[in-house]
Amino acid sequence: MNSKKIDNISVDCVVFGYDINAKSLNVLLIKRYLESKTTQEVLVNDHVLTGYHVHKEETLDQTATRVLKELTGLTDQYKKQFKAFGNPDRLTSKKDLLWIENEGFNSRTITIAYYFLLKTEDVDLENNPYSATWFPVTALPELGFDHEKIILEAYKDLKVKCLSEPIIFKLLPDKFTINEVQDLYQSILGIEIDNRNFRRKLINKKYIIALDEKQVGVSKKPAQLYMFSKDVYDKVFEKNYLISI
Amino acid sequence: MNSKKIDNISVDCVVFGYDINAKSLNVLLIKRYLESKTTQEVLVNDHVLTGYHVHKEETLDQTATRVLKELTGLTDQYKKQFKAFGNPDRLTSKKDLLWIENEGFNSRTITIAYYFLLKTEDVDLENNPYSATWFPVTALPELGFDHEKIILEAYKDLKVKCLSEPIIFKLLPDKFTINEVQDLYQSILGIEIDNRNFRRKLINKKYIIALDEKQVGVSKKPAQLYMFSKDVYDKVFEKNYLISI
DNA sequence: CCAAAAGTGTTTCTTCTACACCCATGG
DNA sequence: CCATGGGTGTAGAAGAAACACTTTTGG
Repeated sequence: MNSKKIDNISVDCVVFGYDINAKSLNVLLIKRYLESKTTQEVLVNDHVLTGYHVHKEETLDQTATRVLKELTGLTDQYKKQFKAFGNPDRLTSKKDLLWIENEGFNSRTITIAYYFLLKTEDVDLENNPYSATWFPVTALPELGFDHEKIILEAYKDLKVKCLSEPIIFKLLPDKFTINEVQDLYQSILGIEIDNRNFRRKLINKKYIIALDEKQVGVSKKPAQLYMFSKDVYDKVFEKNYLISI
Repeated sequence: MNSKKIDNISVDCVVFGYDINAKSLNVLLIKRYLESKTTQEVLVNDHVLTGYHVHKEETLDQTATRVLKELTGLTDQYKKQFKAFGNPDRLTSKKDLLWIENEGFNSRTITIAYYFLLKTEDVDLENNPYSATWFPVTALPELGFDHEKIILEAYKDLKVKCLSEPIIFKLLPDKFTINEVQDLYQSILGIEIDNRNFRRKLINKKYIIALDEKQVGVSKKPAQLYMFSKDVYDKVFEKNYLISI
């Protein structure tokens, strides 16, 4: 056991990855498997988020960053702390108790949940130490602990946030087409968007910059590539106080 | 010491109260005072939020509710968990350490912060066990721990949220005038709003219901009273997917 | 030449904004 | 009768929504 860790406080990470080819918003999960040492009966066989206990000398943000790095090797990804989960019964289902007993941690653990936004293609799953796998957020497998709840809350927050902040571009490559942005919005929100209206709207933004480049290697008309400029966005940005209740 | 409590996890409550007469959005704070037993030197003299450790058998929401009740006697007020604060140095200023030593709690405490929305007039400060006082959110006194940061984050969240959800009415009496709503928005957001446009907008909402009543006891033209109907709101409500980035 | 996706315009409707004066009431 | 805040209307601009066909490219 690691003496640096605070044994009743953890950080759990919902890693959202967008698969631009499959047009699918995915969540990265690890398998949880346990069988009885005596009877070989399968006791636990499901999936969970990655998380880890907070260390005594680190901030919550640092814990989240550390967890992501261990899971994916990635650093500097967009992250957001979105909620703490601390119900006394959150880890008390039968299989969770078995698991906890086996791993030796505190069943009254409060977790601070974060989500990350990145691209599935940036994660190398081949050599992943946790055998992590992507699952579409709309087709989650059986989940341990209260992790389904955590994922759904993260997803809810993401849906709201992507309407008012340009976080969508964290899920896309640096160079993207307008239709890719539209596909992504449609994936996240589960809605259909009119292509003409959407294009006009996006192209008119000063911080959506047309590049001198087109797609290559596609077997159809190659689309114009664009980039998002955070600098321009920050300059242009002005708080609007539109009350829409 | 209370054996029920989890000694490194607390809930802190930012209690927002709107003073409809002063048109002021306030925060309820308690005084923190400590002098040296030997020299009578004042060691700590500032204000803090109320908070308390989470009990082993309660949810975070229950802790928040309990804290509010002890502070104000009120139950059933709107509350929102908005962020966890857990930096290792959040309680390590000189005076905070003195205080912690005196009170005997863990300096590596993580706090789950909530805010409440209510009316100042609903709180009886005369007989308050903590000698709590209201301070305008724009004129906070010196604050202990990281509580200034917590309040400002709560305020930021409130500003965003009041634009998209009808939580504003939690800060107003059941019967209110249109101008009172406008004053409240102006207080919270720190902006000026055109009265004619605002009136039109609000009165057109189906869930803003004109009552058969006018103000009484005012020395001017008494204003029409309205109420907010949550039932109608919930029926009328439809998610809009307006992308405004 | 064909399949596939990129790209393009116009009209209608709603909503936001700007703006200044009269009115009703209690004292 | 006066001070105070309550209440009202219109026109212009901007943005959202609805809607279907042509163009370009690689194979």
